[in-house]
Amino acid sequence: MVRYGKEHKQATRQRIIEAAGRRLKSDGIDGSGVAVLMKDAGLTNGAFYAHFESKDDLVAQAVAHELSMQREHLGELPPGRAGLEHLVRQYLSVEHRDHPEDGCPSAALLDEISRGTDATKQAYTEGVLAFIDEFAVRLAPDDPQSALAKVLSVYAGMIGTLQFSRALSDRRLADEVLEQGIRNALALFEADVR
Amino acid sequence: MVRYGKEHKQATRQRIIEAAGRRLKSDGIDGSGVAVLMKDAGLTNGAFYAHFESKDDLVAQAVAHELSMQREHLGELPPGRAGLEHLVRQYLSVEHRDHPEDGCPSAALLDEISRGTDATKQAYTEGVLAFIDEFAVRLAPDDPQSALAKVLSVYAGMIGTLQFSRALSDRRLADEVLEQGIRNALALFEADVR
DNA sequence: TGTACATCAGTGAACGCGCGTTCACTGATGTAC
DNA sequence: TGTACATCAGTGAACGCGCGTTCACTGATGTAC
Repeated sequence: MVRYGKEHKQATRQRIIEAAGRRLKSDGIDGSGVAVLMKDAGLTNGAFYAHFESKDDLVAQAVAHELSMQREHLGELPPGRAGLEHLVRQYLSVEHRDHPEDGCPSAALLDEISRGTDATKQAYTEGVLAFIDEFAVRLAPDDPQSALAKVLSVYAGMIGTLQFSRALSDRRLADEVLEQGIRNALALFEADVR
Repeated sequence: MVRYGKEHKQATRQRIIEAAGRRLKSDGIDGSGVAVLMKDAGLTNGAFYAHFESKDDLVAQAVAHELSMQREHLGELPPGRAGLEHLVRQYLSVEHRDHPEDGCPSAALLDEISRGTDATKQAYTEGVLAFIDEFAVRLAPDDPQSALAKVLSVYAGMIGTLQFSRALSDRRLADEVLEQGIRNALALFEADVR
């Protein structure tokens, strides 16, 4: 009686969410229409509402998924201080700046998220906290809780640095901002601020 | 023969730009329609194209104007280190977070600007550099040039911190991010990173 | 084994709406005489 | 001093277009017999 198996529709839904993640990061939330999002997933616009309640619904799902991907990336890092430095250098790299579609959803979408629906903001908050928690555990396995506030704020700073570098039309200056940003982030992690 | 005097149209244009600055910061670039922007200035949509080439044109002008306002604000600060701390505390305040329409255009619009037209990005780059230059002169009157890179990157970090605080749906956490952000920014200014 | 059928993921045209932009017109203005 | 006029900032209706969303339909599927 069930012809496709429940995993088929689930897989399609997942495909839409993943494709949407890239498109949203590259063109923005308002800049990405439902028809384009569906075409990216190899479908037509009509099928959209069999999978999601609304565009806002998809946006919230995509934000959540993007953040869980960010979190999984943490697992690939070497442990301890070396991993930290690697992450900072990767985050504030020219590569990351020039390819928002492959990168951090915070840097690509943060001010659109603040103006978004409550559901999107909540998905963002939960996702980013899970990411930050994981980060804190990796940075300070002995006392992750006390590292949390610092990790949160340094991450916020890195988001701004990447965005800022993306917005500058002077490339040399944009590169310099990234380099100084790396030094700042590492210095903040080293220092016992407060 | 000239009935209104050239200052009349100029004043109207300025009024549109100023009203647009607030609206754009509050609703975003894509979120602010021409009709609304004109209504904010007490006009109807039809008059728009007597003042600007396009919506993109106005956006670039408004971004430039917003940044020059930011720059003028610097003049009101007490000189030296006290002024610096005042600025940081004001920038990363709950007040600023909760009223984007009165605040910094970078924090409100940065990732829409990165996706914007070249004219907008260039207006942003020029405006922000003028602001940062002024800031560096005030911070290190003896050697502003060497302070520039640091000021740039710390400013970028503060932008991210404010945006991040705006996007979090957990208010206590959002407040904590601001507080830690103030400590980070001040520590970075104190320290001789590099 | 072959065929009729119920299911439902996906199609694609259509909906009303608001967007950025255009344009024929209005009406308040200061000037000319 | 009063009136006819040229100017032009601003009006508001209309344009085509793409948006998010809806819906009648299609057609591939595995099942029942």
